[in-house]
Amino acid sequence: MQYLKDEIKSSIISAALDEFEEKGFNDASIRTIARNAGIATGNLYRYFNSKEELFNYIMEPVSERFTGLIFGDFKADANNLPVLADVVDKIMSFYEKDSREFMILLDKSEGSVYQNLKENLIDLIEKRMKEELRSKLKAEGIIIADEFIFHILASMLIEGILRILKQCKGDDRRIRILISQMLALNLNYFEIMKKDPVFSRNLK
Amino acid sequence: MQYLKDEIKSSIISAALDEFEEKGFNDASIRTIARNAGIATGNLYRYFNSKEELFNYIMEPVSERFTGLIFGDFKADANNLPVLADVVDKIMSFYEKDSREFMILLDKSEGSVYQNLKENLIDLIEKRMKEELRSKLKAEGIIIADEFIFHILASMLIEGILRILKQCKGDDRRIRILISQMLALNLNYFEIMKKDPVFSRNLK
Amino acid sequence: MQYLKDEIKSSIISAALDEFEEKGFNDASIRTIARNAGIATGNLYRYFNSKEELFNYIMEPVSERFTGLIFGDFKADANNLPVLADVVDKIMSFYEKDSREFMILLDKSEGSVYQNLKENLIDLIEKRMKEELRSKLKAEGIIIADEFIFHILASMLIEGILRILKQCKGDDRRIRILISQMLALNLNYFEIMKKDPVFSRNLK
Amino acid sequence: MQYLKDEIKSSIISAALDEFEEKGFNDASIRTIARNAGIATGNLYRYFNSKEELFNYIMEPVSERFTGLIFGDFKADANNLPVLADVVDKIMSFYEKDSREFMILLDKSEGSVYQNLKENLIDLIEKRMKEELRSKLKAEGIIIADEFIFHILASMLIEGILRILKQCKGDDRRIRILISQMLALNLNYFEIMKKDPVFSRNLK
DNA sequence: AATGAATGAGCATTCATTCAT
DNA sequence: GATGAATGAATGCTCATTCAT
Repeated sequence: MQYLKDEIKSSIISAALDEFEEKGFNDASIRTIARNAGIATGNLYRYFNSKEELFNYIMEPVSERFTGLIFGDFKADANNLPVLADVVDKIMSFYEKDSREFMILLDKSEGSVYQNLKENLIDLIEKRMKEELRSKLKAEGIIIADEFIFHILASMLIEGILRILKQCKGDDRRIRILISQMLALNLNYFEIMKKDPVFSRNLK
Repeated sequence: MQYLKDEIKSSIISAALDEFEEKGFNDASIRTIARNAGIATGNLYRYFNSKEELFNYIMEPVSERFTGLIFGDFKADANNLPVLADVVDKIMSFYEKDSREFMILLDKSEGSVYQNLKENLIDLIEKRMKEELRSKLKAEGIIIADEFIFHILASMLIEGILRILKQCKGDDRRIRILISQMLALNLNYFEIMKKDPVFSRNLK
Repeated sequence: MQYLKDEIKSSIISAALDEFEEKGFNDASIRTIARNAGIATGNLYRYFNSKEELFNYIMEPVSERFTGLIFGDFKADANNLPVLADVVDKIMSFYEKDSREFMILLDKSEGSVYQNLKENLIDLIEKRMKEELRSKLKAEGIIIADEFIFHILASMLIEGILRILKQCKGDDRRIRILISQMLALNLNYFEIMKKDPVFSRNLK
Repeated sequence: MQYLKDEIKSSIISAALDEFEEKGFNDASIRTIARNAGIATGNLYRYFNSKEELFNYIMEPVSERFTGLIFGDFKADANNLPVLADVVDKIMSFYEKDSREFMILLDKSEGSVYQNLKENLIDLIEKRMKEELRSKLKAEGIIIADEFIFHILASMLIEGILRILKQCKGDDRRIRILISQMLALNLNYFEIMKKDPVFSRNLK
């Protein structure tokens, strides 16, 4: 019986992933999940007590691992990578394993307990950026008038990464290329623009 | 009576803004809006004939002003600003009082007539970026392997601008400072990072 | 004040007649009646406590007069008209005075206390027909196997009359012509048909 | 399960028939139907996807059979029955088990797809009557001053037939007797009455 | 007296959850 | 264990009726 149970549980989770991915937590239909799992609606409730529990069951380990990885103490990390690059790298490596759950967690979890995860991640990156950049910027003689800029940069970074991950689902090579190009071009575009006096004036 | 009416209309709009902001157009509840506005469900319909009409009443002026500004004919513009900078500048000039509505329009309008506005805006910026950058990048000897990168950059730009507008509603000066810093720091951060061999290796 | 009141009452009644005539009791809208009467919705309730009361106020005198005329004791009638022809004649003369209320009463009163009036009228005519015809038919040697036939004939008569009245609203001459032709042709059509052997066989 | 399902489906249909018969399609309440069927409102929707679908499910077979029979090509009929008698005969052959549905179809279907069926039927019979009678009446020297009389006769015929079908559901013999008596008595009643001078004067 | 804004129960329909089998 | 029928509260919306002004 246990074998059968596990098989059904798997098919529920599989169908749930499809549904949550497509519709998000709020708009996902338990009926659709059960139907696509090949079981009766009521039977799903033998495995999970509610839509929320099902969602959390799927997302919790991923969320745990992710928050452990990302929000854990970076100081404990022996290697001396710049912390932000480290975060980006960790997101990318994390994505490789649990890409679907990861996207749902960050983009489709409205209404669930995870609905703030994306903002938390942005806040973390913001903090890392601050820690990391403050001294370097000072060394370069750049003054940051408004600390909120770190929040902006962090959210842009996440937005870019999520768009890339969404578009290139499963194609790790393309993901890495796009992320590195994103960073590089972000650089070059504005470097070019800087030379344009009208553009520069415009940003006075 | 008119005074009372206006007061209620305002409280409906205020409650609706909260609700649309929190749940999005589709998941917003008219009953909740009415309750939070302190009126009976039926009474809301004296002010707005449908959920859609309420949503559009709030969003339309913002949408009109915005699409007119952004999607209007850029060629007709006499000055010779780089087109993308122009778009950015126009978005920047678009913040004053409607930033909440603007955010809802771009992020919470699924199910309404505005549901594609954000992607359309990103597509427009993507197009402008391509037009503008292709020759300049060639001149710099930079090869774009994946055209999708322009889409990423465009969406990041929008994300950054939206966050700024959201945060700084009404503070023109702060918005201009943050946007210019955003562009500048995007530049500098990765310029600095480029010097880091581990970071560079990581982006191979 | 009383004068004003009467004027408003009249305009309510007039608007109500239009509305009941067009939509029937059930689907009539109090709002529409008030609007067309040129008063506020709430004010209508100073004159009539409910939709039902308004309907009844308009219909009661007509209904009273009609039932008095039609359902009263025919024996008390001095002249010796055949009773059924009398009923038809009375309906026609009644209609001349209160045609609109009459039609509403018989055709648009579903949901009100008058919803059975039409059936009652048919039952009455059925009864009159029975009383009147039994002896005459016996004298002619015609045997009625099924008493329900009188109900049929009565309902057909009413149906014909109502259709005529509905079509020829206000054109009394046309009404009289059509009713007499209806009776005459009913006669002739089947007289003609009777000569057709196939038709006769069909009615074996 | 299937047994239970059929039982409930029947009770829904039974309750729906009662409700549609009493209130008509438009004013019928799904809640009332569900309550009278002894089930929860939501459960009704497991059996029928909408009020319209429930109505059509009940009415469609009757409607199909009826319109096929009546509005089909009469020319294709090999036998040489007078066309009107043919229509009457066909309606007569149409009673068996569906008289309630048939009455709803013709009298209580406003708001549904069937709302014009009765008038269409009357129009058809009116047309047949005109075609058929024009020459015969001319031959008899009878002048029809108002063509609308055919419409009246057609609607009376339908009314009579419907009343008979309603009353005698399933009793083929009684239906045939009543219809032939209806036609015969319509004839004889006024033939008798014609001899009464007061009656004749009254129809001047 | 009169206004028309406000109420709240009603409508058809949906869906997470429970329950009889 | 499993089924899917059943529940009932929720949705957007309407309208007879009431109430503050």
